[in-house]
Amino acid sequence: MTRMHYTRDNMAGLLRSHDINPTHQRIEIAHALFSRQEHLSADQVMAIVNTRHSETSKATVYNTLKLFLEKGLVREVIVDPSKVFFDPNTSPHHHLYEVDTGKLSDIDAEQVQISGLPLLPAGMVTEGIDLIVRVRRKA
Amino acid sequence: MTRMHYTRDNMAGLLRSHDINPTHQRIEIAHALFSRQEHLSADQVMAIVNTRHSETSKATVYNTLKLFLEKGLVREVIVDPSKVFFDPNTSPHHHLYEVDTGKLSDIDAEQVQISGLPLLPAGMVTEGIDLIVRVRRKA
DNA sequence: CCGGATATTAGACAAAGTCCAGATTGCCGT
DNA sequence: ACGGCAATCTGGACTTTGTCTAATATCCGG
Repeated sequence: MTRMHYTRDNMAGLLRSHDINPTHQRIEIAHALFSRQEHLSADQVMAIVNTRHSETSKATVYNTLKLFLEKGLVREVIVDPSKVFFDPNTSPHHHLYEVDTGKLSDIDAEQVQISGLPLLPAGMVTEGIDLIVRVRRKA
Repeated sequence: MTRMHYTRDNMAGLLRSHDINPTHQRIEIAHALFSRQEHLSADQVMAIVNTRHSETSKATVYNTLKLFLEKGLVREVIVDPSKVFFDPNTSPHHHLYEVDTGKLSDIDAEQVQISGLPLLPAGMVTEGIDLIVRVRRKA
């Protein structure tokens, strides 16, 4: 698979393919996430999208990120109690979290095996399995 | 192992054994957590401790929970972006989280095997591995 | 009983996120 | 082009979780 280049033009198609009406603001927000391929908080997205001059309101950023989440375009990563991160990588993977710095990186799920999980309570389905390795700089 | 009965009197010893000066408020907060053996948020602890009449301030509840955390008396569980849960069970275990209801339960770590985790970056130590199974009622 | 260290408190504050009512935009049929 | 409708965006007020601070209370050794 060739390295995808995430231009603003590509974003419109990506959004459409996820059943999202590609508006100007949505394209900018998607571009912020996908061109960086990083975990960003809502605040960070806000900052990126409004670097030049204020273009997108806080409400829109939050609404849009929630919409992306529902449509399966991004994933939510909950590692820091103070803010949620949004992850443009939706393929199965885990996370490594450096608690001092707040740095968050991916662990490919292919090489990790998890076994022995108990059966789910009746009528329940798994929505996702999050594995977070919390690390710290050695004393 | 016989079932431990968590009375307020026992709490003083438990606190002391974790190098925590057992004050009235700390005993009440520890009792709230350990007598229930449940995952509680700071808010819930506040509510429990102040049922009869206001006895413990918000600041003290937060300070005390943080102290318990540092001293290894409780664990922090981050599953819900809106609030942190405190877990009186510090033995290694994982969590099952029902996203609709917010119900959180334990998965014994003994029966679960995780293998294939990558090596840590140099100079890093693992602080903990959190495995969260997110489940939802079937549609 | 005094003095210092340790704890607790009320309330102001901060940050993340939600909500709402009004303004904008884009699009459809005519 | 035009009126109208639905979808979207907006600023700003609001809520909630959690932090901070300066003043007060408690505890303990001498």
